[in-house]
Amino acid sequence: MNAKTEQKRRSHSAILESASTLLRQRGIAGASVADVMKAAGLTVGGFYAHFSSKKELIDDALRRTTRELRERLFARLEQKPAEDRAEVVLKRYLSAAHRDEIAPGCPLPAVVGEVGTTAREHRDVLGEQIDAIATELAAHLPPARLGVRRRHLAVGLVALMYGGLSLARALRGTALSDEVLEACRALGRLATRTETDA
Amino acid sequence: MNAKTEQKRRSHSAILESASTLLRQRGIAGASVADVMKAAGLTVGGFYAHFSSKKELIDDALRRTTRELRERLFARLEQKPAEDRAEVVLKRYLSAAHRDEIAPGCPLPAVVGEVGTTAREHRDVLGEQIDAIATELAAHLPPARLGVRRRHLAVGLVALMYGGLSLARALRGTALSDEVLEACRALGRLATRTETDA
DNA sequence: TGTACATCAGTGAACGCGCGTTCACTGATGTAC
DNA sequence: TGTACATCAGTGAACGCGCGTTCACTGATGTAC
Repeated sequence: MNAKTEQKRRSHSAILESASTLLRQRGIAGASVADVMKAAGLTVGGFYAHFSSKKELIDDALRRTTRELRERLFARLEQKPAEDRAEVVLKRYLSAAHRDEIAPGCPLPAVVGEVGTTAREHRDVLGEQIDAIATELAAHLPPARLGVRRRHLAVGLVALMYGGLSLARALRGTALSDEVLEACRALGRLATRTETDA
Repeated sequence: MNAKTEQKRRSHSAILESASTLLRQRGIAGASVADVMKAAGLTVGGFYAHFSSKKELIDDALRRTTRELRERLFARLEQKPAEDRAEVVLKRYLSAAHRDEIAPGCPLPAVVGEVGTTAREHRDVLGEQIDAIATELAAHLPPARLGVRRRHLAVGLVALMYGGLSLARALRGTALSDEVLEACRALGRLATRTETDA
């Protein structure tokens, strides 16, 4: 691979990385092409040599950030007892640290609302990513709990985690923000603990 | 009250109503002042005779739409047995009808993400409205469930409802959208039913 | 009651700004002889 | 190895557009005599 090709590969990667950061911090509309390029150390005009449109960039950044989230969320779980794993995931996701350290964290709070309103074109990629999180979480749940199957339990917990983190981030700096995180962890525990633990 | 004053009152009300609709459909940035005025049958220039800024309009629309939501959500609950009321609220909120008929529905999916990223100035009003929903919901819950107090239960359920509806709206038209609603209803049931119902 | 003036809700064009995207150009790297 | 040309990653200005906000103006309503 010659120096020119290598340089382009590095630039592409830098653009995707700065887009991933800005997407989580400011959402889709807030991550402007000019700002993304500037944060990558480039100028706006060069963007279309790397991505065919902003939509493609955002889709790629969504895939990348969701993959990173899953790696962090489910890391080293084999060291924990099987029955504690769901609770560990909930605790990691619904933590004050995850609320405040946005850069390497979950992209969903910054994008789901926009996809539901003004950015419908990202619906399918978003759906794939949410499904991937739920599927990986399901693998750490019991087959069923009080008649609710593993898959439904996982999808419901993803909604609870996303909802709690979104509210907590929107309310950052208020007492209610901490309360939301704590309440969602408690609700998640209620839904994942087996009866005998109660 | 003379005809001029009455006319202005009607216009103010029409602006607030069209803002409430557009806010829920398109979010804060998507509800532009020009579009709101057009939907109210007026032109853009007259806006600042009614509101001091777009921020004030959005705050008022947020208060209004949340009040409407609470009225719908908690209506006629006294006709239901006390132990079923929380489940009725969950069912109303996490319904396909509420997902699809956005105009009179919950504004949170359209605004929470933006408040967390690019519209921080609405944080306090949003917090008040979320607190109001949780407080009203708490009144329909048992004092505690498996060691989780009423207030935490209510806050967690609000996060679950908001999270589920947001995801369902973002994924509208896909199978996962329906699955999310169903899974969240099931998870909510798990958290609100007393042990003996299991 | 009729006339002259004051008020003010609403109009529509303009402001400065940022958006996604395009494009002629630059200059370092790569290739051919 | 040295020179001449080709390639192409990246630059920076420009495009048409929509944003929130301002402002001189219009014309119907209200008030005073």
